[in-house]
Amino acid sequence: MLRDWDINDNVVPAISEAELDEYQEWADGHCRYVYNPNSEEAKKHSSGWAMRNTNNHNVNILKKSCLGVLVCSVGCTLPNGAKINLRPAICDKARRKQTGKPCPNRNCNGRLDIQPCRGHCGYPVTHFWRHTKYGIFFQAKGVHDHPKPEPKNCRETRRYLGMGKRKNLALMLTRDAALSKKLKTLQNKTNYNNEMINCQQQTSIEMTETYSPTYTQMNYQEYAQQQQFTNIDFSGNEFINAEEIFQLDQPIKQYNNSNNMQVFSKSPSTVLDLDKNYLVKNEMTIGTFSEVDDTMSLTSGSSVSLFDDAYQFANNGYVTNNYNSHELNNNYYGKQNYSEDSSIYDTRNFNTSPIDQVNYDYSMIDQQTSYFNEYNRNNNINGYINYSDDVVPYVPQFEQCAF
DNA sequence: GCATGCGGGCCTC
DNA sequence: GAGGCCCGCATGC
Repeated sequence: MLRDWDINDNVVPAISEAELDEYQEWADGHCRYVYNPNSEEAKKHSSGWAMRNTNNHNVNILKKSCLGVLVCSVGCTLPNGAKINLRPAICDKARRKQTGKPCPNRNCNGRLDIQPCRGHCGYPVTHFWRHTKYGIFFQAKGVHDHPKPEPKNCRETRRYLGMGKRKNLALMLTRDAALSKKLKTLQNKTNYNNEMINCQQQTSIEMTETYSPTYTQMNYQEYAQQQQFTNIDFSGNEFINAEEIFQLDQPIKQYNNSNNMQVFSKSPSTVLDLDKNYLVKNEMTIGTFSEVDDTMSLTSGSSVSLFDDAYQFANNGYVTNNYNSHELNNNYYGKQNYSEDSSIYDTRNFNTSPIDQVNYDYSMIDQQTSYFNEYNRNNNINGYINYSDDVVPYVPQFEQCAF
């Protein structure tokens, strides 16, 4: 922006293409920009801040004022140190529904409350948009005195990820533990066939007996101990550590290969395919989840959220966390990257969509599968590599279990 | 159902 | 009159 102008000028200056600015999602402070008339973000007058339309009685200038941010009434802190900073709904009716809802942090008894923006002489920060043939003029007045709300795409991302119902977590734990037992069984190659049969039968019984609607991680732990669920010993390294599965609030330990390279965690190399309702090898890519919890949106009428399952935490800044904890950062640009130096986690930004970030996570998980398969090949353990039903006879018939 | 834009109306300074 | 805000309505996704 090279020229001096004000959004309320009768005539704004002609702007050459070279003077156009890059779109600023989080424009803050008293600033002015001229965007390309073809900029989709500018044409939509979008902003990272939650801005609502305000009538300024000037049909040529669109004015918007900031709605602030939804915060926890008691100011709770999430396990990763982040605060609750949710995006207020633009629609008044929807926003009223948001306020007063229980804090999405399951460990907090607070309520969601609007922290209004007072960054412009006690009034909300205002944005002005004006369209000319040269460009889209933007002017902001005031400095936001509150944290950034979650980005617009966050809710869509959650829906896409399908993270939510704790029932699914319990289901996953049950099935993963069942598979763990299978793997241990299959280590005994001399009794392979007999063990396979016993394994299938026992798994069906166990899974039927343990499931209940009030299933919790704790009672599963107790059950596992009662049933003497043991970890698999893979050359001194426990390949599947049940405690790490059950205590997902804690970061999963790192695994070091022979080159002391930090390559992946020791978490199971299986995931729950929600479409197929059974465990599959970690080669899945993001697709359609049949049991996506659409109620995770705080504007959709349910208090169920991604925080409930303790898999993810809201995070509005850079927080040093463990990559293998697979926490997803709800800041679009805040996801941490995996350092080329495997001993370090840096905070380079992902310049990709949240979905790409998740795919990145899955690509890393797939390394576990590769190592798993390599180990099996090296140890002449057959039957592990392909989990498809027609190739692997020992995969238990999970579909028979009534979940 | 919600985001968004428009515009009438009211209030305060 | 300017600025801020509330509200209702229409439209599109």
